[in-house]
Order: sequence, then structure tokens, then C-alpha cells
Amino acid sequence: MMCTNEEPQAANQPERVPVMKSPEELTELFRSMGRKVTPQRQRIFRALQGEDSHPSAEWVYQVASTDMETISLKTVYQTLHELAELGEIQALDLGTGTTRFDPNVEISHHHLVCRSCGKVRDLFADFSGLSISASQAEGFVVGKAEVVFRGLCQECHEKLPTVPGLRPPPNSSINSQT
Amino acid sequence: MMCTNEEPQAANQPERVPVMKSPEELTELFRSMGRKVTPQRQRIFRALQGEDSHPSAEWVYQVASTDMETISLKTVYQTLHELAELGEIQALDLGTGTTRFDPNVEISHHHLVCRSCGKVRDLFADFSGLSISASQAEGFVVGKAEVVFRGLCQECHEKLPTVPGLRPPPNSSINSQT
DNA sequence: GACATACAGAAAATGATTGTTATTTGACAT
DNA sequence: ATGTCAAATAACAATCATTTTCTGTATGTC
Ligand SMILES: [Mn+2]
Ligand SMILES: [Mn+2]
Ligand SMILES: [Zn+2]
Ligand SMILES: [Zn+2]
Repeated sequence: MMCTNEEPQAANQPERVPVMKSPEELTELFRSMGRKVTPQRQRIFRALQGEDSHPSAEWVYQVASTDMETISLKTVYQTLHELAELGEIQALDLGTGTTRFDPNVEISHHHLVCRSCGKVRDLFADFSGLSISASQAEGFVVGKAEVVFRGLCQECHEKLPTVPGLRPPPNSSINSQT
Repeated sequence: MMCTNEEPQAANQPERVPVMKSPEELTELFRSMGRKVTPQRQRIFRALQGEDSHPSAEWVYQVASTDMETISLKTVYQTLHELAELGEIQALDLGTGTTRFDPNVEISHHHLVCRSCGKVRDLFADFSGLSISASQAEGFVVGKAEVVFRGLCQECHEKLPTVPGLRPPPNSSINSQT
């Protein structure tokens, strides 16, 4: 694997292509899979629509709670996991302390993670060329490679400009806006 | 960034180069930083020597406990965090459920993570060429790129050969052997 | 030896997530 | 409309890794 400092393939196309199924489509899918479609599930489906902030379960819960006071965090977790099982979203552990859920499951993409506020941004770059040699693998059967770029989002970079070596503040409550 | 399917630069050199400071060096360092060097700290220093299994705090505790019955898990956590603060080890969240500590902090390296047993292996490959364009970064100030290859270690691959889509078993107690 | 730290140990708090279970509710048939 | 029944829900307890707080004791450092 040889890497030179040029642009990744297919880097420029701002192809926010196949986001996620609509609440209607998800409803249909759930029913076809023998699952029931409840108001809370529909609310969760809606909350995920067009969301590219890689929300946590807690974030989804907060959003849904605003107009559905009774929904429980447990139900949110459960439904998110079901969506993940069905392949409609993916659960990501990006080292931010909480599992983040990504509606974008179709196209191969990677992530920029702010080490200060935990914000996650998509990076549509093709690193599919990444691989390791058999000698390096030494029996390890490799699936996919995940690339995480760690750094500071614009806001955090402006706030904490010249203070190096500081510990990132304990992830304050909900951190999943873009 | 252009990636072709050749070997990564500097992939073959089995350069397990700069591992971690010796217990003596760490002792000196701790003293120079105004910290005290206690037997339990020295025991922890020793436990980390030459360790490339990315142990968890619990693992270090178990090891140290064998010949120091009184050491407490709390002290292990504390000392590991101190070592991390001093930059002598790094704390990794690789999605295995527990924080893993890596004595290897010097050379840029990446990781193979077994999605079945949580085993972590070093991958000494130079992916430093990985970068993103300013247009992609959009204000995000990128630090380093981490590449995680997920797959199955040899043992797990032999055990669970044809069963796809199974959930990894809940991390059983200590999982940090290589 | 004096002094400042570090230690153990207990206990409890934490935060994310999951298990339990009695009750409710969708989906579908009567 | 009503009934049926498995699936879903809400409330609550529990788990797990980790941190925090406290307190009396032990031990490096000078
Ligand atoms: Mn994403
Ligand atoms: Mn490593
Ligand atoms: Zn930020
Ligand atoms: Zn394994």
C-alpha cells in the first residue's frame, strides 16, 4: 500500500447521496419484518431524518421528548439497535464516550472527531485502498479499515487557541451537533 | 491522497523500536516531576514492560496482584492515568468496552482489533500520508489519523469459522492477551 | 526525623447501557 | 367494534468500568 499526499479518490463530489429511508419506508420495512410500528418508533424515525450529526441515544431521546413527553430512553436504545440490526443505521464507537448512530450506512465514509466537544463530521474519502500485507496480518483476518481523524472542530479551535496540553473537558451532557 | 494497493511504507521492518521507558527511567521521571515512587508504582511500571497486548487496567491489576497482594485497583487506575498524563503510555478506546493502555507511544502505529475477543495487535505501517483536503476539512483542524482494522484474530477465526453476523460475546473479564 | 504524598479500603457516585416485568398496544381476524 | 396475541412500552433495578471522596496509615524524600 503506497500513499502519496494527493487527494483521496472521489473526494470532491459532495455526494451526500443515499441518506436514510423515510419514516414511511421504515414503517413499511418494520412491518414487513414482522415488527410493529408504534408512535415512539415513528418519532424516532423522524428524529433521524436528514440527521448527519451522528447523534447519541441520549440526543435522540431529548429531541423526541420535546413533543412526546412519555417516550423512554430505553425505547430509544432498543429502536436504534433494531435499526442497526436491520442495517438502516450503524452504531459507531469513535472514542467519544457514547455510542453514536449514523444514518449513513450506504457509502463508505470515515470521520473527523473533535477531541474537545466530541462533534463528529463525515469524511467522504475513499480509503478502500488501505490494506495490510499477509506478513503484517499474521493470521489476523482483516475486515474493514476505519479511519478516524482526530482534531478540533472550528468552534473549539477558535475557543481554545493557544492552550496546548489541556485535557478535554468531560463530555458535557449532549454533544452531537454539527 | 492517492492510495494504491501496494505495501505501506516501512511495513516490513519489524521495528519494535522504542517501547517504553524502563522502570528505572520512569522512576527518575516521576521524581523529576515531583511525584513519588512507591513500590506499587514500580510494580506497575514492571507490569507494563515489554507489554504489547494493550492491557486493560484490570489486567495490570491482576498481574501486579500476583506478587503484591495489597495493591489496589484504584492505585492501578491512578498510576496508569498518571503515566498517560506524562505521555509515557496512551489510553486507547478501540471499541472493546474497556480502556486499553498502550506502552507504545513513540512511533506512529495503528491497530488490528478482533471483533470477537477484543484482542488488540499493533500494526506498524506508515499511513502518515493519509490526509484530507482543506475543502473536506472545512474548518476542522486535523491532528492525527488513526486507522483501525477490524477483523478476527487467528484463534477466533479458527473457532468461529462459518458463523457470520454473530454478536461478539460480552467482553469476558480480562481480554488483553496477544 | 519531619513533612508531604501516596496508599488502601470502603463506599458511594457516576454515566452509559441493559435486564426485568407488568401493562399497553399494533396488526390482523372476527 | 371486538377479540386475540405477540410484540413493544415504561418504570425501575441492575450492571460495568471508572471516578470520587474520605480517612487513617504508611512511606518516599530531603
Ligand atoms: Mn458518518
Ligand atoms: Mn499499540
Ligand atoms: Zn469541537
Ligand atoms: Zn479474537
